[in-house]
Amino acid sequence: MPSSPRAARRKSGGTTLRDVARLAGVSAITASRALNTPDKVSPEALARIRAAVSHTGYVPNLLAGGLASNRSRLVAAVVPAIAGSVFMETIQALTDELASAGFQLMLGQSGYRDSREDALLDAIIGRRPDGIVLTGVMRSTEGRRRLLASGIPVVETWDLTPTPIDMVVGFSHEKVGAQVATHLCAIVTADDHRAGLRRKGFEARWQALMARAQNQSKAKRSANMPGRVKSSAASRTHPLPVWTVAAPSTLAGGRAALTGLLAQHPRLDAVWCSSDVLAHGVITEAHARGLLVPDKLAVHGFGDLAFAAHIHPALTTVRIDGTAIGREAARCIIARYASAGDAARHSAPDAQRGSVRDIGFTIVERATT
Amino acid sequence: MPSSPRAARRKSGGTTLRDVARLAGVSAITASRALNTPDKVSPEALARIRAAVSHTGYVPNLLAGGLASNRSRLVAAVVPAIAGSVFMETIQALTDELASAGFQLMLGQSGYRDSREDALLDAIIGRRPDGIVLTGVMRSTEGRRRLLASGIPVVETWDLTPTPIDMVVGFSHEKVGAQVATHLCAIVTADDHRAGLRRKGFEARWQALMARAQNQSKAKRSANMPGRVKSSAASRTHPLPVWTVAAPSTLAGGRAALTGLLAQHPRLDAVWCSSDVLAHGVITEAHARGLLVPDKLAVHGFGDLAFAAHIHPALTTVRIDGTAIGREAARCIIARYASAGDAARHSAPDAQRGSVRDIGFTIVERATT
DNA sequence: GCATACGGCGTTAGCGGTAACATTGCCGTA
DNA sequence: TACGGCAATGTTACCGCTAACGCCGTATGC
Repeated sequence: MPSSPRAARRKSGGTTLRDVARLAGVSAITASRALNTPDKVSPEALARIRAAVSHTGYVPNLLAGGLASNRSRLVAAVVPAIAGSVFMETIQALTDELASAGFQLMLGQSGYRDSREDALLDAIIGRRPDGIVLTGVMRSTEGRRRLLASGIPVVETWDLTPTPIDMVVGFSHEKVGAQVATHLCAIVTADDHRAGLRRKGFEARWQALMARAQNQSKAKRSANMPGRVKSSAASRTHPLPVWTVAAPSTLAGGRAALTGLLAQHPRLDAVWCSSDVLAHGVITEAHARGLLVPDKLAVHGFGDLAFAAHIHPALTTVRIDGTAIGREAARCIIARYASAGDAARHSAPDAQRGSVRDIGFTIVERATT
Repeated sequence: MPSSPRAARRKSGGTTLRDVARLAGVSAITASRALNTPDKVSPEALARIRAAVSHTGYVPNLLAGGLASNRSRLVAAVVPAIAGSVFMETIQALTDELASAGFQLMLGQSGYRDSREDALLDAIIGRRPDGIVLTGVMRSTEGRRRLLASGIPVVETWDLTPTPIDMVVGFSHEKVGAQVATHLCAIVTADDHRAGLRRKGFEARWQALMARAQNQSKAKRSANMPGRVKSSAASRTHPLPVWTVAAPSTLAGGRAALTGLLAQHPRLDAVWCSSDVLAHGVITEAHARGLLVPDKLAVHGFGDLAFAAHIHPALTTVRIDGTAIGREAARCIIARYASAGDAARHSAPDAQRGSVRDIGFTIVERATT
């Protein structure tokens, strides 16, 4: 019979559910139900519990709740970088949509190099989020394996991979490239994976167009090349001029790119940039050189960022509905929990697991082409 | 004597610390120490435990850990909006700095209206974060009271309030306004609190300058007004022309603002904008009207956003080191936990509680003034 | 030689909730 | 009247981890 039966563990000090329950004259579980499933509690008890809550300023400990219920009400999002990223709108929409369903967003930065990816995954999976949204990242097979093993719903966004970890919301970068290829004949691109896919689509289509052009009579050539393809490009069989800049894309990077491209290809007359920011840089540099846009140089961007419509001349670009991506990604996760309660999420129905949503893209023709 | 002694609670299924400990032939607590304080465990045990961890792919459940240790290793940041916000750099730096100290960032959006603030606070405080960083928000006294009551370290940023909740990292908006006021004579401002403070500082200084100018002889007037103050403004006693736009600031808002201001003040020749985005809009609109910048219209921005140096003509603006703010805010929180371990944080030493860091600002003179 | 200190590890008892089952009282119905 | 069903609430046993303390064996001091 120990006289000092071991010092009680220091409590965190705050009000707990038991305090509230005692005050309301009910058991802890009834108070719990009053907060989570109010319609399972009698109106009188509910009123007393609510009064006790507001009297004490009680805020439920979601760590404890998450541990007990195996639902953290937390969703993790991974972006390569936060500042100046195209994913902002997506994150914004994600946050909004998730908040209204009671989820909180946890943000992780993978960086443009894969170095910290492993530690980030530990930090994320360790918090047992109810969902993970990936934006333009997680190329490593090890990372994909760990995500899959964790059993957490995963949404990959901003791409349509043929082999998704779980769910995908995005668009085809190759199709974007292919469609833009009918207009232009040089590329400034960041060295990231998705920009590479767009370039691939562009090159494939471009080579096909070149071949077709050469098989036709010279008289018909101009009629066959829709839009703005300059004869100087169409008549050559040179490889596509490409200038690669290191991520992240900056305005200065775009200026340097045009300088570099012009040094190699003085007769350059049209450029597609992997980001509006780069395009802005290219236009700025063209201005500085007295090169008229679009008369002497056509410029095409990607992203339709806020400034694209308002710079002078207004930028022709590819519009991706980042808000729709974020919204849809959130709904994918929310749907997992809505359908058939808890059981559904580790063995999701076919309609959800492996689901792919193509949100498409739009080419916005403005004044730079 | 119940024959079926109550169904075992469904486990989450994953590997637990106990599994790892059993595999390594030690107790759970030793495995816990091996992961958290490796130098308190013998090298042999450590090796066996590490082997067991990598063999099982064990990822510690930080929800459980946080509950037991009262340390969530989570820091919450609140921003008014994510997309297109000046706080991006701050969030980026915050994430980076926190990640290297083992904290994860949780992002909350307060919105420009205070409606959801209460629910957001519940969501944040309920997760018992180890720190909360506020960027340009939380004006309600009720919210401030709740934060204070929670006992969580709070850092307010992007301002220097005279009555901080806890710690502050920022700069004086009034000083910014006062300094810019020596140059200019009209304002385009968003309707947010901090922009209002800058305007207040601007108006105070501007009125003082006006009064001084009128007390002096007309001959000396131009010599007394430093920089670019147009005589047309200096000779009047009209109230300061102000145009207010609703948050968030957009390029289109800036264009509309100039249109509106010119309608009221056709001889307007200098404008200060509460954001570079608005300034960009004003310049764009001026271009469209054939109004030369800076000859016919001087424009001054705020924020030194990425594009400011690269638009044409390059924008004169106020540079705030958002990265420094994020970094310092993170360090404030990290320091709370570094000093004297746990005990320190609810009764922080004077040097920390109530600490105010002024990171200042710089006026970057470019081509628009 | 014995008290003391300390490194390494284990036992116990929670942290603050919720899942699963148990209990109670009331109603409608055969 | 007996019984099934249902609504409201309670009891118990955890979720997975760590704080606090205890025990043991060896090194150290006097």
